[in-house]
Amino acid sequence: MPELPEVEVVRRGLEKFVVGSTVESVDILHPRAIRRHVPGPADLAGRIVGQRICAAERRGKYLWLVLEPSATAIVVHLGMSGQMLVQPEDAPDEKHLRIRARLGAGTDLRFVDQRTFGGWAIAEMVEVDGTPVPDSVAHIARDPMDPRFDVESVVKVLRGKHTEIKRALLDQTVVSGVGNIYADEALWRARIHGTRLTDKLTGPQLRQVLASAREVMDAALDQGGTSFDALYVNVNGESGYFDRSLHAYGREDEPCDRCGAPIRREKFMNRSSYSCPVCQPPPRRRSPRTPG
DNA sequence: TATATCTCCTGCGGGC
DNA sequence: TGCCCGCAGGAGATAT
Repeated sequence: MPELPEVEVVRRGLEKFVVGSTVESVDILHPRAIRRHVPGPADLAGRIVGQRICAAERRGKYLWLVLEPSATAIVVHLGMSGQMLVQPEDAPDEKHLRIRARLGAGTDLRFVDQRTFGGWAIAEMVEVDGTPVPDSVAHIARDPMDPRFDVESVVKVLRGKHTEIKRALLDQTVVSGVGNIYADEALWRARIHGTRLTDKLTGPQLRQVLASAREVMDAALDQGGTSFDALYVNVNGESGYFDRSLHAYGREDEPCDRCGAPIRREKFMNRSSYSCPVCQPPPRRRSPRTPG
């Protein structure tokens, strides 16, 4: 499942293999892959063809290819299963190929997405807080790997909210790049249960959570990202292997690496949440909206 | 306005 | 063997 480290691996691949290319043609093979581009496939293709890709950038789980001379960008979200593949143009179509951009010199940039949660869209570049970003990404907060990520301002936002810490970590307008896997891992490292309320946590506890998120994502990036199956691969089709280093996510009933207690799986936000019942005690008074 | 929940989608695995 | 159902989950839409 692509989260920030996986998206960064893909961005680096695009930077290496795609930047400098000019788009010769685009085929939209599944309309859902461009559902966020309201004007439709013909408009999207028309705004890409003939443009030169001059940069590959990222914020959180969004990445974008900056186009010249139009000063627009192809904004890409991988969703749950999206892949950006650089392939020879005569390579057979992937089963779930959704978009194909022909880059010339016998090369394709392909968007392959089994579950179709991801997609492409064209956006105008705007400046937000001194940083150029596509307008459709303007609402996304800086991620913990951003050099201008401001821990203290995020702590201030969190302390001003009345919601559960895991819910806040998954809110991309508060801090971006954190998905279900790394939220669980960060909370395990910080020894904090995901249903603890943000306004009940201390400043040091919140800083620890954010630092843990940064640490776990750094570690994942060093190893090429997390992958549980073939759904996540980098631009060359190689899987990451950070899943071997996970301490909480997906480890139901396995002993906690710190205390030996069996990792517990709970339903949270209509998905699974993993934690150690000893290292990460749940709050005494649970939120009335949280079942269990 | 802030927060919570629902919905989209496909493939896999388990149960019958 | 084949059918049905639950599960996985990011983010926008909708509800509270």
